[in-house]
Amino acid sequence: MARKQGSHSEITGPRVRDAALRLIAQHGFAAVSMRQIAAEVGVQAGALYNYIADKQSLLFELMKSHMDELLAAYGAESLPHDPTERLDHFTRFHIRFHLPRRDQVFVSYMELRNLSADNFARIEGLRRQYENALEAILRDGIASGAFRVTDSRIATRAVIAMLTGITNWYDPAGPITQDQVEDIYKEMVRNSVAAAI
Amino acid sequence: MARKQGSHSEITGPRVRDAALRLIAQHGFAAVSMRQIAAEVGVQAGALYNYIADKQSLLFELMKSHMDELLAAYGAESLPHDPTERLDHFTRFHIRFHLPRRDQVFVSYMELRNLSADNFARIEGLRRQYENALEAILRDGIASGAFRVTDSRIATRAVIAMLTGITNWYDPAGPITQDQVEDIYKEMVRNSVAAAI
DNA sequence: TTTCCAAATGAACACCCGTTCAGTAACGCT
DNA sequence: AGCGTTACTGAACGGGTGTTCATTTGGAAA
Repeated sequence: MARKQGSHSEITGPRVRDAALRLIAQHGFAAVSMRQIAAEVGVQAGALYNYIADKQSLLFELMKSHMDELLAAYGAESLPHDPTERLDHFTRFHIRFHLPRRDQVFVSYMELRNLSADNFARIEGLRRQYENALEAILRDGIASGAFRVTDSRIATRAVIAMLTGITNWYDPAGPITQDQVEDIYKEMVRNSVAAAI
Repeated sequence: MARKQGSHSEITGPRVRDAALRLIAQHGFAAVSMRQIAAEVGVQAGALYNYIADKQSLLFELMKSHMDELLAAYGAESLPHDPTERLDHFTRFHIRFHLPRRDQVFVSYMELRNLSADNFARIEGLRRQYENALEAILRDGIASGAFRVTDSRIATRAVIAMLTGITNWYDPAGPITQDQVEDIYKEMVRNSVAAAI
């Protein structure tokens, strides 16, 4: 037996990445074997190597493409000029982008230590780029007097930790809509950095 | 060869847990082998089973004892009555407890998915207990008019995510002292839930 | 000094790991 | 219809996995 009916590279490739993402998010990178991924795709383990160089590259590409999509998506947004509005917009954007991507978020935040040193540095660079976008908002708001924070870098991390934490508990089937989550966090984020009135 | 000079159960036991904690925090539970842990302790893999039932129990006990210590430590604190002061106190306590325990925090937040269903439920119960302590503060503050949040449970999670995120970037050898971190976060946490003035 | 036992060893168990590769079947193209 | 390419199989590679257990040792108690 060799190639099955109607199977093509353009179909199997993405299926490999999808299965890997779901399994890694669920069990962790080290706990998932190539044979498990292959079984999920309906293929033998050896066939995976038509689509990936090795297991490490697979993980890196999953994380890289997540960060690329994130940066591209934010880059495509048209940003309000006013710092407070821009912060509100960032909060909404972050939630809207991340909530439907639970598996990507899980993998991207939990599997950093399984990246090789080189790959880690590249992912970290992309993450830094995204953080810089938020930090620029905070700096503008500080300059305009709208915000008051002691350290813009720390505030950036605090806000992102707060927002990204949502993926750990939010249940799309639960009683709270995504819009409500956005409104609630918009308020809390804004208050956390706003200058006292 | 069997027992080495001067080695005793009361010494080896904790050394096993210490080595396991450090290695698991660094590489992840699934990526660390019993032989690696044993090598770190200076012992053969079989000897570990004098101190642990199996690998799963080892992980569970590491996480359980972290949560037990956390709850005991918070229980031993004397809490201010005023909600705002109690929230400030919580922020300081959380940072002081968690910052010197990087490995425990890493393991406790990243390896939940490697727990068996039973063990997961028990750890989750303990975590919930801790979250309830914060939620009680927020509820009191809402009742007194000091805080204004839409959903006390969500605010609880937001605050804890914000605070626990510190362990991901804080460098004890860096320029920022732990006291400064406490002050900065005390302010941000308070603002994030405070009623507008 | 002898006895006894806790605390280790080291080999073995059955199995799983990532990765490679010769062989083969199904497809698109001529 | 025949050919070449693509996509896959299945076996094999060397090595690692968690766990068990008979055996051996060091040290304390008698």
